[in-house]
Amino acid sequence: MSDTTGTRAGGTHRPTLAKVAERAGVSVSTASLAFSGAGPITPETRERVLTAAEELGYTGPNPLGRQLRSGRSGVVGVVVGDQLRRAFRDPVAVQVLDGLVSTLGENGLGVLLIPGIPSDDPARAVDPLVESAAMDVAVLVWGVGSDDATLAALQRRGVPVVIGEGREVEGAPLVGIDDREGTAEAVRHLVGLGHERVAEVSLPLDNSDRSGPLVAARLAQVDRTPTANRLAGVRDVVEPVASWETEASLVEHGRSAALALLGTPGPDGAFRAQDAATRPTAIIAHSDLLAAGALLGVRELGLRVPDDVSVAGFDGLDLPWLAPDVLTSVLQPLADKGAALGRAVVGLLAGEEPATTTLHVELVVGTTTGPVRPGAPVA
Amino acid sequence: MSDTTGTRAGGTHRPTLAKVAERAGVSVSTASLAFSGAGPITPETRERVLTAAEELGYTGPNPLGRQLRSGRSGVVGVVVGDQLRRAFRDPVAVQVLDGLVSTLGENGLGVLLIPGIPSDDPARAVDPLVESAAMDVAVLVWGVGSDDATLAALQRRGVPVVIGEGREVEGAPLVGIDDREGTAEAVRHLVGLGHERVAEVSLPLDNSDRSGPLVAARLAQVDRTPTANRLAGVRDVVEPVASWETEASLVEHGRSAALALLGTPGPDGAFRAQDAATRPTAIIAHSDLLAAGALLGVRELGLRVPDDVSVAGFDGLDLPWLAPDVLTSVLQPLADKGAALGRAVVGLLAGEEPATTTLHVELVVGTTTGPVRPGAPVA
DNA sequence: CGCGGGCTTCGAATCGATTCGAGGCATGGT
DNA sequence: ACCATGCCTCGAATCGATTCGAAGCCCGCG
Repeated sequence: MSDTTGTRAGGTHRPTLAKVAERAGVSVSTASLAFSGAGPITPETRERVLTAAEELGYTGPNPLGRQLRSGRSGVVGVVVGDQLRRAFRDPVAVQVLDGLVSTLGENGLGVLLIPGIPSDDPARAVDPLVESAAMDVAVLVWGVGSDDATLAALQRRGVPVVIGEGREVEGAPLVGIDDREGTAEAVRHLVGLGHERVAEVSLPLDNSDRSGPLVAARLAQVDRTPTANRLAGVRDVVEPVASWETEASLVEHGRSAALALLGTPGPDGAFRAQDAATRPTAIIAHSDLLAAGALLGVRELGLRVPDDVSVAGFDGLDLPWLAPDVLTSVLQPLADKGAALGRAVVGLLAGEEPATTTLHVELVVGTTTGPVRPGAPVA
Repeated sequence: MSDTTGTRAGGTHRPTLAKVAERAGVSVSTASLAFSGAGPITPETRERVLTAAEELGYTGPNPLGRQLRSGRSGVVGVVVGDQLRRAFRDPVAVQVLDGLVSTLGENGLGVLLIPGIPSDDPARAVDPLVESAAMDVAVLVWGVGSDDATLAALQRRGVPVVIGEGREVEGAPLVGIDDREGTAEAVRHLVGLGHERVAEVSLPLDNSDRSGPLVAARLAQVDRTPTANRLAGVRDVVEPVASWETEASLVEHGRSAALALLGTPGPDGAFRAQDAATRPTAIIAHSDLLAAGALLGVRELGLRVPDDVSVAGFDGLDLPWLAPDVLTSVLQPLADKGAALGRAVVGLLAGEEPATTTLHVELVVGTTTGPVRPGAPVA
């Protein structure tokens, strides 16, 4: 227990600035100046300090001391969904995070990963890191619901918060995209091609892990802003003939959705395509991963894209394994979104007033949408 | 600039433990005890402190002070490849990270994401975080090459290091898997099925982003341990008739590899299958993502799996979008690997001697490998 | 020769909490 | 009635660095 004085596992005593100063024959303050570069100092003095440091094996000021003094840790907590495994299976999240990390990095800030739900004790409402980790700001990006325990805990602690893709929070900058208008544009594209029976594959409405047909009553329970906006965007243009709620934005759920929306289960469990006269001719999915899954499902039903069914997504991901198809999708600037979040963090730390940023999206037409072909033969 | 005294952007002065103690009429040490729970304290005293804290809006001890005192930040730096976008496109990395975060979380440690290459200035050799962020240990997981600037910088700083899937480093615990034996087992499975012309799709040999036919001379230049072991594992059983080096473990590169290994480019740029008499009948890919891509490529050439070509991978990923195929693969315990890394970190902090952990893998046969069918007709 | 001005360097306070040994007070035993 | 024993609480040192105002020194100018 005599370990408190600086003995480390390796047995190395870590020298301090004071020791360096002593050896160099200068005061601690001067030694500090030699390292920080702030303030006037003679080249010789600096050299002397640096030499002493080298001799002692001192490799620079201990960040902990600096942090205490400055009152800042240089760390930004980023709250990711329940499990990383899940959150990061979605390239959308990864790309946003990438933009965020890189923008914060340019400002000398690091990203601390924080599970939205504690990894150790499922009974606790929030991860211990949320309660006690040092961070200058926290970023909540995915699925900030109406009553978010993590958000509440952070606010109680007084940690400034930045919200991405969620509801407005008092005093917190918000970064979002044109979900509604983008979705509407995609649907208008479908309608413009002559599609009248449009089916929808929806993002999760909340954290309930529910999936299945999405009925009107359920629509009132949406608790995620992007989902709400995309649902609204669809309905701005057309009332979908059918809608399917998924439990996560993943390929397999898009596939199941498509099978359910366009097929009927046979006695052997396999799905067969519904009657061409009544089945939907187009699918609008709230995300590209869902759309990709839907496309696989459509192919599995023996239907052709886009001759029998058109499929459109949202995100603008690069999905080379869908080749030779290229998804029609609403391109959102993912890295920019991360960068905008990063700028919001930096602004907050600089004392700027929190502002709302809305990024724009753009419809990119691929090969998966086309005009209705009523009589097209099925291969 | 009078901001140093505690004024925040919001204008909130943050109370300190001293203020709380003063208001509660106790000493600072007693107040500390009330929060930390260590040491004996009368319930009434604690209550009084807690009340005072509440009145002042004090939400618990400042982590920065605690960290300085304890000499520990509770932060573990995890060095991920150049860009997150790239590193995390591979589910393998994500799952390992998930296991790591969760094990560290159970021990009160947080994960700081560190780009392996600086995000701001390509000229610098390492990210500023590597040089100056507070961390108790650093974990290097992917692609620790022979001369790694990041590793060197961390060692210079005296930050203890844990290595995952890389070369042995003096004083650093190492966590790896049975790459060689696992790969060999997969190849034995293929050979056991009667395959004689086995082609290989290799992981990157180094950070060079090279791709193309892998010739003997190049083999000598391998600078990544897992790749080296998997290459060796293949050759323990059979000399591949052809080998293809990829630039990253991604689906699209697996596809290109398969097209190159099994096809020939036609005049229009499209690939056609090579002559059945001489083309490889099996593909061993160093990763499941590569294998999945290869499978797509094989399908694209109009060949059937496994009748015309068998495909085996490595990792044991769940790839539902390959349906109805299920990849034959070598299952490695990804979350366990993360957990093992986490335990290595905790052990290091506890002063234990660094040890090497090797996790075991298991061949899981799916639907993508089968016996050679010389005369099988091509659909 | 004396004094003012400009640089560098120094001292000491400060950031916020933890921790250890000492001291105080009350209780119980003899 | 006195002393020993415990249980709480308190003071003060400590972690490692930054920073600001003051002090020292040297030089040049009057």
